[in-house]
Amino acid sequence: MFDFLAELNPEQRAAATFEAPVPLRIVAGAGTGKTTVLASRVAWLLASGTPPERVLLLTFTRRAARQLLARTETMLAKMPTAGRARSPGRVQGGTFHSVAHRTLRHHAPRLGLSDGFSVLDTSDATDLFDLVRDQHLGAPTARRRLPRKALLLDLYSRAVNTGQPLSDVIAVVAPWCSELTESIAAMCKEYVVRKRALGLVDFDDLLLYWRAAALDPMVGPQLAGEFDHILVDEYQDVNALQVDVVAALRTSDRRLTVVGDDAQAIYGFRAADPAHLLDFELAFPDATTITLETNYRSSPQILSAANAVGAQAPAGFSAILRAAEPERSNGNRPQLLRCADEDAQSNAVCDRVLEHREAGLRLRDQAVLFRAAHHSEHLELELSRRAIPYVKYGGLRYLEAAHVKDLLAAFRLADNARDEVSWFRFLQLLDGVGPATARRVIDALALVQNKTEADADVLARWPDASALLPARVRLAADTAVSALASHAGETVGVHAERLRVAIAPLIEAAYPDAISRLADLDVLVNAAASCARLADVAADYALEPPRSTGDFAGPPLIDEDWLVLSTVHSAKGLEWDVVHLLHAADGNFPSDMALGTAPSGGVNGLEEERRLFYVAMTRPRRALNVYVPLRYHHHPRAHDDAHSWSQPSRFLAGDVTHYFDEHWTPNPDLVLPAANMTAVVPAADVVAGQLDALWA
DNA sequence: TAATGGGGGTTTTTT
DNA sequence: ACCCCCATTA
Repeated sequence: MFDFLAELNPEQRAAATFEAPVPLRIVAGAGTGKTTVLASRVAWLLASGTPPERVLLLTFTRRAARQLLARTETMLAKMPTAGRARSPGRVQGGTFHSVAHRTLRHHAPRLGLSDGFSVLDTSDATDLFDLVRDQHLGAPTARRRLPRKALLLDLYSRAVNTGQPLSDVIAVVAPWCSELTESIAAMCKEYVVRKRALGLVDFDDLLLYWRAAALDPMVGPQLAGEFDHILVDEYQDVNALQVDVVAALRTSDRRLTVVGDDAQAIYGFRAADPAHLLDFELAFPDATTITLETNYRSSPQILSAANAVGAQAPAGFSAILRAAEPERSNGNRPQLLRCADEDAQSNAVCDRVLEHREAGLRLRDQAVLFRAAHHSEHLELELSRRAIPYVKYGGLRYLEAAHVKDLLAAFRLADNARDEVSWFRFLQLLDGVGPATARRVIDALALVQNKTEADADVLARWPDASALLPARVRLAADTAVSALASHAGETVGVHAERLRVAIAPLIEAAYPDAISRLADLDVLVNAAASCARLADVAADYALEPPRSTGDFAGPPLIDEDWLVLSTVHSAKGLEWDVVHLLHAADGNFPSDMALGTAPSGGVNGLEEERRLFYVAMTRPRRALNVYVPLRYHHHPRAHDDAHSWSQPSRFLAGDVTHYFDEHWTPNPDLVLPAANMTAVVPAADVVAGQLDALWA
């Protein structure tokens, strides 16, 4: 018996040491030790002699993979090495997308992909849609405004991921665009053609190509044969495409482990479907199931409240959990804090956070969670005012890193001279070059003149293209472009440094605050040193972008303390001692956006919001504070004052309220809108006096 | 042709 | 507040 198994309960141990060569499904509710079991299982596999590199671990984020493997290492470190395979390899781990990327790099030519293909992140893909869109603006059909570029990509991606016809997707997601369906379809078609011709691969393509490879009679068995064991975490959030890949890789060897909790399925908008977990036997009839339902994380008071929310789901809720230690009642009841408005909410959160810190809890043991990234903006101002350090996860932040994307564009061009998106970005870095000039230069390069021609042939046309640039930037552009070609025998790191030197002057000229940006470029050059090719640096960045400003260069000081702010989506799988949940008001949570026009329809949209709420409630170990501002602004970013008097989230209605202690904060007298309106204040006189004083 | 400013429209979650 | 479109300016 191995040490690390001794701490598991019987079900957990059975899951960790499951031996039959058939698929295993572990249905594991929130806080039931899912991560421990998965890490134990990997440790057990390795301890029993499976070579590490023959284990594939698919997780939802790369961070999850790292955490899991770190725990596996800790478990194994305490053990004698007898029985372990003497292998220098490492467990293969990562997200579906990152493993797909590695696979495609390895087999690119066999899959009909160009060798140095570029991976587009969301902003690159929207840029490409922008290029396509520009062409359509002149078209006769476009009397009306075309949808914005981000919406075009969204429509495209949903159609690809769900397999639904574009017209259906438009009808559900963006009904106001229905009249433009034909134009949109034409643009999607053009987008696909462009990607192929230019050697570009977007997130969806990574999965599509991987599936095609896994199903291919020649390549597929080879890919499948690389692994003895495949383990998939968060299986409730996989989509049909991902299931196809897993199934294709396990046609002969059946050793597959999937772990998930359908009560925590929150990625329906990405075409994920918990049915893949629930109906696992349909795809894998020989499967065995082990269920974990004892919650070791949360206090019984918190757990009961979360269960009560789940119990209100009309179709039932599979993860009604029992507390591990019901006799331990030292936990506090969840708190429901009603606030006058966002100001009051931000103040209340700060006060409570500091209270907990006074009581000896680090900031890092607390988290503030919210439905939408912008929900924390007001709080962030207050945190800054009070000098409370924080790191925010979730939301899109790529715009902050324009200079990073500039150098990455150069890296991508070095591997793929036909990358039109990167050319467009690079050329506009030059002073006096806008969309029109960039367009002409790119036309002169004739990127897709002949699909089989080499990068060198494209670059051979550069002198002609360069002539179209304003004279004063021509030299700088020539220098940068000449740095694209790699020198014989040069390492990737050296090439990266050469590109940095060539691009840095352009970035310095383009951004007013360039000095602080240049350090970020060194981070990229360092990353390049450990990559097989420059395009990989850009792909890594696309597949795992920095999650916060502090994340890029790493936390400034190791032992500094900070509060975590996160969307509920980004908080999946994590836990803290104390959780503050913001904006638990109907309209914000559940989000109005999710109810009417969700991809999977109104009812499903509501149920997904309910599961999201449940995910948030099951993050804390010891204390849960839920905040309900009475008044909130409709347009958080607009200058107008449009607001609503809000109701608490419908998930907090009925029976659920019995599980909460309810407070007004800070003071109920200040809250009621009409209460103070009767007092007459001589405001006109006061203002007049103040103004007069100015001219005195 | 690039840069700039006004006006109108939209507004979630992420690999 | 951001994006998009159009008109004006240098």
